[in-house]
Amino acid sequence: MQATEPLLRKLRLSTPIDADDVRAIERLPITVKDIPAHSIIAREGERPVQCCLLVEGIVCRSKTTDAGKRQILSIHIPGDIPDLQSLQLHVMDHDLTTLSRSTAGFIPHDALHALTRERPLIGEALWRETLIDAAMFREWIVNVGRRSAISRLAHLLAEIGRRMQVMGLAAGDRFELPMTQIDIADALGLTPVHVNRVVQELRRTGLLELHKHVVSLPDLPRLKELGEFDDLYLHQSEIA
Amino acid sequence: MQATEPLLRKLRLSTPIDADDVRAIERLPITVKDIPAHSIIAREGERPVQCCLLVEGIVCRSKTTDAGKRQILSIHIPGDIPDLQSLQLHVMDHDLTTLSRSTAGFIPHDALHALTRERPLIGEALWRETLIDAAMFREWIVNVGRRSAISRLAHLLAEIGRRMQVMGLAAGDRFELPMTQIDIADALGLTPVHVNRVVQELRRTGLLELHKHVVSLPDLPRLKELGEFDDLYLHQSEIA
DNA sequence: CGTCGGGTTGAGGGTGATCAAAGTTTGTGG
DNA sequence: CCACAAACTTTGATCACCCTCAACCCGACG
Repeated sequence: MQATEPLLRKLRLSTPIDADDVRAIERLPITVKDIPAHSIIAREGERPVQCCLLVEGIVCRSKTTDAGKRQILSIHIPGDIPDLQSLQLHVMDHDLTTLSRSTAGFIPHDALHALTRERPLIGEALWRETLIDAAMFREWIVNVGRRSAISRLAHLLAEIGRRMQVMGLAAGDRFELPMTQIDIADALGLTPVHVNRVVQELRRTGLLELHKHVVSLPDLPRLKELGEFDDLYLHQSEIA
Repeated sequence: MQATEPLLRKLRLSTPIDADDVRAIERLPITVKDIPAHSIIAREGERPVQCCLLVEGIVCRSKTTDAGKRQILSIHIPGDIPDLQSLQLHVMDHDLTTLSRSTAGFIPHDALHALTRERPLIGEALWRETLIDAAMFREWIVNVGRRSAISRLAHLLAEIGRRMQVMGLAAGDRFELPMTQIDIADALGLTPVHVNRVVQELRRTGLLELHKHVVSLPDLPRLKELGEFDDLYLHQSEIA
């Protein structure tokens, strides 16, 4: 698979990409690497000189408090460039870590700056991607700030499911989610013990099947309702 | 005061602005308005055709859950353009509301698009501002997700104080913060009752004076420590 | 002078944390 | 392919932080 394929798919959701754009993106000098699970791609305080285009696997952004508690800020799936902000913000203010074994393409900042200069519409498309990131952060704030544990989990699952589906990474109501319950706890601002209890509650009510990191959401409407999930904030149809 | 003055001050923090840039910005067609406290500037679901440059006062972005709970996502001070994302994301995914009587300049999207096209460096500077917004959202997630009530409040006060100071809106350790304890509760994901108790706790320990919406932070080092506040994420010196 | 929004105080309750331990799966090396 | 260790999941008991409900106070403002 071309490393740029998921990216192109994602950009096309929100931007009309023409043949020249595609060529310019495919001409980017990308270094593809396989990365083991639980590896740090970029660390808080670093000054990256490249961006990371996720091609396969799952990565997350996170911060760790002085007390040693981790908070996951976002989950990223293939097609995402989770450190795109480093093009304009020179110091990482959080960590970027793989959750599963992943494949990523690394693109030098130089090349991306040149791309945005030559093809301003791609520049705007990339800007838009970072703005959608910000929109997801906003919803994430609501999730940890104002929802009960069970709603938080329902919302997280609905969001990831929706994003997977749009990227063609879900088969029906089923997708792979290589996160441990510890990871989920860090995403939701809960403890792993309580996540476990909530997972069981969702299972018991027939809203979730979860086995060996494969998720299936048999009753999506009820799950979305429980998680108050409305995909408006994902801005998946920004054209026009 | 020129409506663009706080904006220019803010942009200069992160971008070298030349005389032509200043002229281009000052030539923007801006409609200045006074807005009463607790008025909605833009509502979730709307499709704005202009951006709001805050000149005086305090506004916030917020979402309201199905259960009617409000979560404040960010606090904005003069110089901010809190709906700058609407340039690229056409539908508002949250509300924008004044917390105090405010003065704002409204700038048509057309004019801003033209500006970013003619002066790409300003375009990048605006992109950068939205990325700093995103960085603040990330820290906000950590605040509501992983910190105790008292740390959350300490962090919020330290953040706003720092931003006020940089914009020349603080006199020493003192600044105006026209938020009720209800607003603060909605920012921190707490109830007003509990915010009140935590405010008193901060007062008792000599970390906070708060009277008639004037805040003073007599022991900033201890406050920052309590709130785990490190201003890295504000990216206030992005030059080079 | 009365009303209203906001601040303060108190009592009781519940969601989710903490602590601890047992069970299960995963991964690794022999 | 098995043995073992490590990581993760599950369960139970107890605890605490923060919520809920309710009442009262206070100052601003009509």
